[in-house]
Amino acid sequence: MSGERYNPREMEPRWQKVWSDQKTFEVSEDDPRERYYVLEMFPYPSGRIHMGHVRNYAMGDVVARYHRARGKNVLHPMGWDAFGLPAENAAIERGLNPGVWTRQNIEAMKVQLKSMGLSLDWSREFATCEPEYYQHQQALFLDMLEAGLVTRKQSKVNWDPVDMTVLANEQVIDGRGWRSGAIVEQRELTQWFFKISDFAEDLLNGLDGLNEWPEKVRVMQRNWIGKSEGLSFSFALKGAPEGFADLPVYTTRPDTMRGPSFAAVAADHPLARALAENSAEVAAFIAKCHQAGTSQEALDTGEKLGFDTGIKAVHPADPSWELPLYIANFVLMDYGTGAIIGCPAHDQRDLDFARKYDLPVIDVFKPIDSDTPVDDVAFVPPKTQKVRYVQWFGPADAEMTCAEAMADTLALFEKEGWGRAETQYRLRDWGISRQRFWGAPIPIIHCDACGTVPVPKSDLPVRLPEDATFDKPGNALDHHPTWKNVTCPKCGAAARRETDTMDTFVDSSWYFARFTSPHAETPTVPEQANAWLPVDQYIGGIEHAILHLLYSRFFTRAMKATGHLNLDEPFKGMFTQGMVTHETYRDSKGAWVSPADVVVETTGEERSARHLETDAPVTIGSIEKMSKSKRNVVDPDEIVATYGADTARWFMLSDSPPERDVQWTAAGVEGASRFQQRIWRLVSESIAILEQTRSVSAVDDDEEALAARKAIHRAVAGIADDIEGLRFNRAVAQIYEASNVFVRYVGLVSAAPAARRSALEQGIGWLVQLLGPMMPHLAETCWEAIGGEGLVADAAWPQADPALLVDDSVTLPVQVNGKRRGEIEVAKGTPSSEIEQLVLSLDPVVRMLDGKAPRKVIVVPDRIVNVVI
RNA sequence: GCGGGCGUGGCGGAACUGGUAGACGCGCCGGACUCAAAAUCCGGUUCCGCAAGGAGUGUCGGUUCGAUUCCGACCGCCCGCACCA
Repeated sequence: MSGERYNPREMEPRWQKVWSDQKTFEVSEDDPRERYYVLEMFPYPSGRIHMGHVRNYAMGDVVARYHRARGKNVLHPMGWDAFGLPAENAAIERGLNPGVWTRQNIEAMKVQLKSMGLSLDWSREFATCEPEYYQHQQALFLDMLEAGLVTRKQSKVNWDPVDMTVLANEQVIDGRGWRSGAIVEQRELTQWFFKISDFAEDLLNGLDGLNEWPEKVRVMQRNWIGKSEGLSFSFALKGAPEGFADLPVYTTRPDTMRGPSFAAVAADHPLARALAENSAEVAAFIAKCHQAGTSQEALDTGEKLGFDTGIKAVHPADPSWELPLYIANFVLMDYGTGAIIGCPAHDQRDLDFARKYDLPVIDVFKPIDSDTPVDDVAFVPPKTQKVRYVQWFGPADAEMTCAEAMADTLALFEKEGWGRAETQYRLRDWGISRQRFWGAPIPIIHCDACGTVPVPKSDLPVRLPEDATFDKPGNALDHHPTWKNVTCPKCGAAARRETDTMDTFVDSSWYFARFTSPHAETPTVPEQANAWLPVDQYIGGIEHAILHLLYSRFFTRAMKATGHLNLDEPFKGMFTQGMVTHETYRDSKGAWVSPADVVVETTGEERSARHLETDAPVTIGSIEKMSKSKRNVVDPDEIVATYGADTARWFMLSDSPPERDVQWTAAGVEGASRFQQRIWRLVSESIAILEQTRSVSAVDDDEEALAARKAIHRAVAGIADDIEGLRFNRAVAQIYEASNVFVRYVGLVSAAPAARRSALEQGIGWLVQLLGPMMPHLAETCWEAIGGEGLVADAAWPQADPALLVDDSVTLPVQVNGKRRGEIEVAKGTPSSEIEQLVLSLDPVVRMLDGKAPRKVIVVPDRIVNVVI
């Protein structure tokens, strides 16, 4: 065996079969050990895995295998986020049924995932597009409806008039549908909503407890929820149309209420619409706002447009004070009440507007040490900075912070009944209706007599029809000849099914809970969900920082409210991994060239590239995220076929910190592959020596043996630490370090086997175990070769001896004036006075002292010595 | 504009609470083995300098016996949000 190269192509499938046959990674609920739940974001079944998946799942697998070795009962499941547009587009383009297309893709990707050797419990696999899954989602919808967490209301949507469907915001590019290219219209549609905004405060507060989440993600969620506190009041309007006697307004700056010079409403405001009915001029202005309002250019230049309605708004605190009321393009209907009070001196937008329309600018407060009035830049100091109030409701020239003045003014307004304190959130309710076929049907029936009637739970699932056709644009459910015709469950009259399906984000908002009882007759089995959840470590891409994670946090609360589980936060630990990048290449015509067709050569410090087949020179471009459009993708299948899964996994974990982008390079993979062979040689050589020296009776470690033993004990402790902190690149470095020690040490054992073979035996065994989470196939092969008991996947993590983690002597660097000039080796705990003596007789120190006495000698015990001259 | 993060060799990156800057890997250089190549092994590799020595973690300044680490200003890059009242 020694001398043979390790052959991953042969060994990897072999171990995958062993794990599968022995059900090594299948989880039992009866297992009394501590539970640990590792989850990577499940993939959309596009048909092929990419390097991003490899990186994501390699990380999750290290965590899962490590915690197994630590004696935990580890749940590590996998499934498919299987509803969504691409399946429907495939149906339209190629005439394939979305279900057929999706299931084919799942099968193909499963083969690929299995070739990675992940420690997954495949018995828990499910796909969200199967009725076995979505029937429970429909049940959850009905429970949430009953609990008052679902509403139906009108809302504005992006409507693609060619595809005849609603588009998500990110599917609208430059005002056009991403697929059809048609100009997107704003339409009012009646849609189903989850009342996520009911939980705004709770979702915000919950973030504080998520201390194992990236700060970045928490900040993004906080901003998204967008809490603000302010004053809500109404203007009495003079000269307004019927029904608009009062105009509700919200402001976060009550302290500026003595400084307004105008009021304004959004172009979409009901008042503006009412005015437009009788005025072509107003209607034209509103149209102009709509047209320009969405274009990027208008936002960038920020030109403020207003239309004076002639209506007067009466100041709530002073009936004699009347402000002109404008319709303004920069006022948003979606935020607050769609109406503002404009205080130019302390808001840049209001100031721009005021200058343009020649409105007064009243300074409410000024800097403490200046009397200069506001000119072209609004004065907006931090709320905690003291300023001098000159024009407000409190005493003149009061020096205080804006925060204080806001609180005082708010209290005054409440006392006088002019307005009241109000908290607002940017977070809107979650509209889940999609005019799409390939999603979970919303279990509702529309009856002319009874209105919207929930489908009785006993009638679930509401299945998607198998025989839908996709030859016309729009929703295939709506076009289906019979599917939507039903009788009303309440009155028995002819009725219609809801043909909208649920946003696919709903599917992924509770899958982590379903994994805890994937085959149950109910959405969850609460005891199991409560026992497994929250997910101890969740790993996925930063692109889901807001929507998916926020929706999942909401769903967890909603499922608690409806009795499906009992916890608030679904993910205890969250980790967002970086992307996989690659150099880009172009040929002389500027066309992108795939890395597979490029040979890169290095001569000295120059790197050049040419085409593999044509030999034509190729330009090396910038490093970009792997993408089809730039052709800089590397196919995991090819890598696994050439180098094996372990090499791909190892490379994805080494080099770059996991949260940062990693650059895929041919040289890097080669290096990883060489290391794999190096370990195999080390283990083979060690086995040969251990066999030869079997009969030698052991004595205590000599110096070499002790050093080797210390190295492996340190590695065991250090790597455990690094894996727990998700610092995989450092764990990798420590494995390199330990293996380097043993590559050298194995050559020394023959010289003194009695004193050295024991440390080799332990070291090699442990090294193989340390490798287990990262290169599991190689580790199993080595484990078998050294005669390890059972599978390394089942072996307990080695116990490092604390006594071997510390040295009894220590090398102290010696500095002179903070610069290192030499070092001394002393026993641990040597008294400072003794060290001082040693240091002062040290050559470089003597030389630099030049006969003079040092000013000071600083001895930090067991760390460093600094001589100050 | 607001918020978050980051600047360390030729490259990716280490350095725990201030204590030997450059671990580990890649690349490169030299050597061994070989008819030759691949593979492998050994040595070197922050910069300047033959050397002694000096400089050095984006720039400038501060605190300290001692700063990649702490503080202040500036420069550069990345990410997120954005007319949010």
